[in-house]
Amino acid sequence: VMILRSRFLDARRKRRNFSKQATEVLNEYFYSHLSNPYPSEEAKEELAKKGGITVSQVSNWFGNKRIRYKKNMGKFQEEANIYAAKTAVDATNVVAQGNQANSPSTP
Amino acid sequence: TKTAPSKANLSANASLTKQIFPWMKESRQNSKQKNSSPSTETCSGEKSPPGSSASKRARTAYTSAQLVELEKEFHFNRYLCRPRRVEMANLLNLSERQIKIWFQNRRMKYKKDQKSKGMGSSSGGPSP
DNA sequence: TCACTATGATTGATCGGCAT
DNA sequence: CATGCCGATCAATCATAGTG
Repeated sequence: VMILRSRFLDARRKRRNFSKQATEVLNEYFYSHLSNPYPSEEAKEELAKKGGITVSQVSNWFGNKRIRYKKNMGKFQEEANIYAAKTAVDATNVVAQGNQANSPSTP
Repeated sequence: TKTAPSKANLSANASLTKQIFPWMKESRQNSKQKNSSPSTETCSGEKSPPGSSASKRARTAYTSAQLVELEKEFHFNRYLCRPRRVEMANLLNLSERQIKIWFQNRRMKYKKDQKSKGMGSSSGGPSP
């Protein structure tokens, strides 16, 4: 136990919270894609650019957000409603969109 | 707070609780899992990807001693050959599977580090 | 000043896909 | 058909920043 505390010199020490701008951009994407909050590599790059953070940070943010959201959805209700109103994309059926105009059943 | 299990019962959507999309569900270890059964297994004993029964995937914290050895070996070789892996496993009291996974994760980390170092102009960012 | 919570990062381990 | 590697994630945990 004490033998493992060699982590006192880890890199995760000095951490800075993200700017309001970054958090805004990330939450906007998250809640507007709540049905599938898994941004593609390209989307991550764009979010990183808009928020002024790195792609890795975007990945970390989504990873943490997803887990923490599902761990305690109730805690994010308020936040969800705030951002849900801002955007509308939310394609609960992005996949269904394709067949809707064509063959309903999946060949 | 209060270690309330609260497995989240959608309890209808009183206000506007969107929905419970599949990604929000108990994820992982759900779809399928391969299991060893045959005899001659390549890896040492450890061959039962969790999921159903025993040996839950606990985040075994490696000791600094183990990490030092692994790190040392990594600098020598970024990839391990079978024989060497077996040695490391016995030496560190870890399964071959764990050694294999550690190297895999280490390579990913290495790649990530190289990337961040590749950019950053002279006076890099995090310099107080 | 202190307990507790929010949050970014790290990392052991899993999943699906692909190559050998 | 089995095994290893990659890329993306998960999930638990660490350490610090915020808040009351």
